[in-house]
Amino acid sequence: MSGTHSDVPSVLAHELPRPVPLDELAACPVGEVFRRVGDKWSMLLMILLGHRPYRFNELHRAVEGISQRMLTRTLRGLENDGLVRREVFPTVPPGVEYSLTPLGRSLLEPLSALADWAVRHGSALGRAPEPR
Amino acid sequence: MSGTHSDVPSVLAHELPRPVPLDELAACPVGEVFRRVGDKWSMLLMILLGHRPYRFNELHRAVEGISQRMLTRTLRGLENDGLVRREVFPTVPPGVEYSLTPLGRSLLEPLSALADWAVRHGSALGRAPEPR
DNA sequence: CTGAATCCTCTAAGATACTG
DNA sequence: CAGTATCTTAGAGGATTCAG
Repeated sequence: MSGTHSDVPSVLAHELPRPVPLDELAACPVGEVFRRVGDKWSMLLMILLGHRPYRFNELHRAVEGISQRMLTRTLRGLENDGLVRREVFPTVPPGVEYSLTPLGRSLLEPLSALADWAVRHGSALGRAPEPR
Repeated sequence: MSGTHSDVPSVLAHELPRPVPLDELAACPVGEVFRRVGDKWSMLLMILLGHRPYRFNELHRAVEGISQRMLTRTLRGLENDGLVRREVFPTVPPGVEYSLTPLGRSLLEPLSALADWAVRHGSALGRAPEPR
């Protein structure tokens, strides 16, 4: 990474005058983020957890539509990414509380910019892509 | 950014105190945007097209790793979403030029916020999720 | 209550090969 | 050059069942 810090924000401002050897683009950090939280449920859970900590079944009921399997897998993924923290309370019955890490909370901010855009221009995206 | 302090700005700041009937969450605009451009190639192409118009094979070479099929499908999707414009020049041989619509360009901005975050905190996401 | 383990389905995506 | 048409595979995601 060359430290060419133009005042225009971030990677998108780089000049890409020629065919890019993928070294630049595949390493595109936006892509990485999308790969992590771009799945069906991740950011949904993150938005929920952005408000307050939730317990497992609490999340299960809140999202209602997610399977237990995917809830577990998604939470594990977010935990491995350092976005979500998992805290176990050895009570009876056992309780597990999920919350956002500072990193996760920080991700919520740029995500809100995206949400903001979606609210304003989202209607233009309304039509689904034609099947087949 | 209407960044007040402890609260998350914009849409994400909605109160979600109770089990959400999915009417709220499924309609989550962030989710919709992710569904559209959250796939493997969309934002990659959008970033490229953010710099200049490209022709089909030009894109094919630039991304190098994408199949013709996916390039076509992704471009069609972006076109249907109103993010990319397709212009045909009836020359010999035929030339087709792809470029970003104003809507597409506007999406690039919040995307840059995300890229910005990724550049700063992306390293924390470095470790891949465990392979099963 | 919080998961893990199985099984199954459906779609995204790659590889070719063929056309206007 | 700019696609379309098939075929095939890998993985995401759901339903269900079992366990600590």
